[in-house]
Amino acid sequence: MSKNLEDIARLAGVSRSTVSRVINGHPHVSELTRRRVMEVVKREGFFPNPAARTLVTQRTRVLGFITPQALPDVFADPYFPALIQGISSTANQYDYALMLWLGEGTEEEERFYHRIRQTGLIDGVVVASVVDDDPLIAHFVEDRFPFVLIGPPPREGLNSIDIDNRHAARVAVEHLIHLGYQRIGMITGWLKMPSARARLDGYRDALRMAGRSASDSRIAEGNFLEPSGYMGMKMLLHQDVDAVFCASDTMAVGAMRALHEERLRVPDDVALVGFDDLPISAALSPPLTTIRQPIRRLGSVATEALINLLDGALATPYHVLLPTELVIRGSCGALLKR
Amino acid sequence: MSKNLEDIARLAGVSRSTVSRVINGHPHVSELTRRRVMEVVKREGFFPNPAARTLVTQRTRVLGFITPQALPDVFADPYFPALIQGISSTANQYDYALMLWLGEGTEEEERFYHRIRQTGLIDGVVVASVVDDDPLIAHFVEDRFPFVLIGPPPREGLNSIDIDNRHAARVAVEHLIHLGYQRIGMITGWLKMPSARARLDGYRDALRMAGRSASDSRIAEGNFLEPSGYMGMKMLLHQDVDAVFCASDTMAVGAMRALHEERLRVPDDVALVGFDDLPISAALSPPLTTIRQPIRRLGSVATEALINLLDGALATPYHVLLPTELVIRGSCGALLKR
DNA sequence: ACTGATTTTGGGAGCGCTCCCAAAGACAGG
DNA sequence: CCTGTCTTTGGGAGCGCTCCCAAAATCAGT
Repeated sequence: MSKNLEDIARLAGVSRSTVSRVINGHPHVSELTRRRVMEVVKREGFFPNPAARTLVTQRTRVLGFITPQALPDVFADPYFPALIQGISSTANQYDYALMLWLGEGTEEEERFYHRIRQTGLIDGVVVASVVDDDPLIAHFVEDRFPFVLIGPPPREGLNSIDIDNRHAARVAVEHLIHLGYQRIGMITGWLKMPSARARLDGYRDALRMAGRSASDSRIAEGNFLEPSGYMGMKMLLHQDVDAVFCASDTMAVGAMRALHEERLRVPDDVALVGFDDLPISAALSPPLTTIRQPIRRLGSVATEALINLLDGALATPYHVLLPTELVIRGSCGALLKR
Repeated sequence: MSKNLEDIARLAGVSRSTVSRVINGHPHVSELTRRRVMEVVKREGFFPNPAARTLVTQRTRVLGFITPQALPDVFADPYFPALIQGISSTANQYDYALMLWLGEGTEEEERFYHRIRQTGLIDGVVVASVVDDDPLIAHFVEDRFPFVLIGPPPREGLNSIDIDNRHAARVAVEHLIHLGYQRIGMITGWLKMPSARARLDGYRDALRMAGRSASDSRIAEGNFLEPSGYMGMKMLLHQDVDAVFCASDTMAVGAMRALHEERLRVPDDVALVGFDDLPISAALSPPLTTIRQPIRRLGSVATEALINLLDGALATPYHVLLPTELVIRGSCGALLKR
């Protein structure tokens, strides 16, 4: 069907090897033949067969993106499209293709792992949303399979790209403290995930540094999703909070729903700060004060790091913390108090 | 590094060919040798090299998912994670891997197309969010490259999975008519996309069938995204509408924001109906009345169809319309009037 | 025991590429 | 003109698999 190297060689009046050299940009090809070959290649629309290439080079030029915990609800978060876009566009930019693996529980992980480790499907992988002791990570480490994490690394010595969750959370809570709120609660993320714990730590840091006792009674454990924000807020209302820090914007939406239902006003009765700065957050009423994290960039930087890793050009372990930003809108009350 | 067929053959005391037959489930292998070989395969954790396989079979067992118009904002819609999940889980189920290509404008399309058509990267592709005269589609058709569309097919004879956009939109608008609204407006999607036009047609159908003139002055052209919902609503307020049908929930969120800003109440001053039934829609205040479409299933069914197509087991052209459902919540006023 | 049909097994060829090595050509310098 | 060096080119081997064909083994039926 499609032409192969030999065909192109014949058409250009040279040998297979020469065509290969031209295509791969190797030296030691005279300018004349190079041009002649390139012309035929272009005219015939020739592309080297990736499978044949892979068979000999042991490289696929395909990257993977894995989310072990892409449970239906978790993955519905607009966080992921942004992340995927960052990864995809960077991969394309470097002429890599992108393969996707959405895990839906541990049983599936083992299958992923097997399909991935068999040399020849992908060269390396970007991993997001890992939980503690994810067996996938252990496997990759053991097999020395190249990977980069997005999020806090669950152990030492791994390559990771992240934001400083703890610091960002502290900034968010300090903002509430400075505004004068006295009984600040928190709705946490899914505490099996390191990022959720880091945000909780940041909340405690802020209270401690302000000389307040961080009573655990004002902490509601959530799971990053809307319903858990709703439930968490319902719970916290019994604790008489006057402000709540939510570990995700999605939960803040749920919290807002609970407050509306109780006919409580935001921020007058309860102030709210979220985390993520999703597109909808600015459109809520009131607009949500939140921590903006550069989701697309997280994906981009991770992908770039992975590609460098594959090229042996990454000093490992590699760690990057991308900056976050407190975005002040209506839900924290700062705009009213001015 | 990793073992190959020959190694396994040696360990099992048989020939390469026999191992190949066992692995591929071919007949004419005695039960005894089959068991012996399987044992060695399992013990050694052997997987056949996909590149080598592809080289001879011309099949990759990889599927592609393409969104030519994955512009940063468009793709941020929670619609896509759901779609991708449906595709991904079905692909996994049939033991296919999934490759992702997010287009960001036509310039990139050509590159995609070239990377894809070179035999050996993927076997077929699921395409979503095409615009009219998408050159990608033309290329695929010309090359007889297997693909299945999600959404309305831009021309005859293509395989597609979709919902009945026109009918669903009519149902939504008829609902508003029955509730007694007199000046029903619409905020449309991006009219370059066939689905957006179909929804507009449905809106007109409903008005016409109710004997009303569908004045175009009550139609605001949007692009499916939040800001265009906001803008659209601002515009429609000058037309004195008492109800608005939005072609996406995301735009309904924008519309709601505009109404809040004008201190108008939903549904008392202006009733609202959306389209999609995103997770957040139930959490808005008031909760959004909307058309629910089975997004995950759309992805699943398309993937299944594609796999059948690859197996030559699909009667083409193949068309499926999945059912939609009017979900009545607070924003249309139906719950108040009871 | 011998023949022929049938089941089971082994080995060669080849998929399309890269890489290595050797051959050929170009070019100085004596 | 010949030799040695350097650049450019060609062809063989081999990556790991599947598929085809032929050889070997098994099994009936005389």
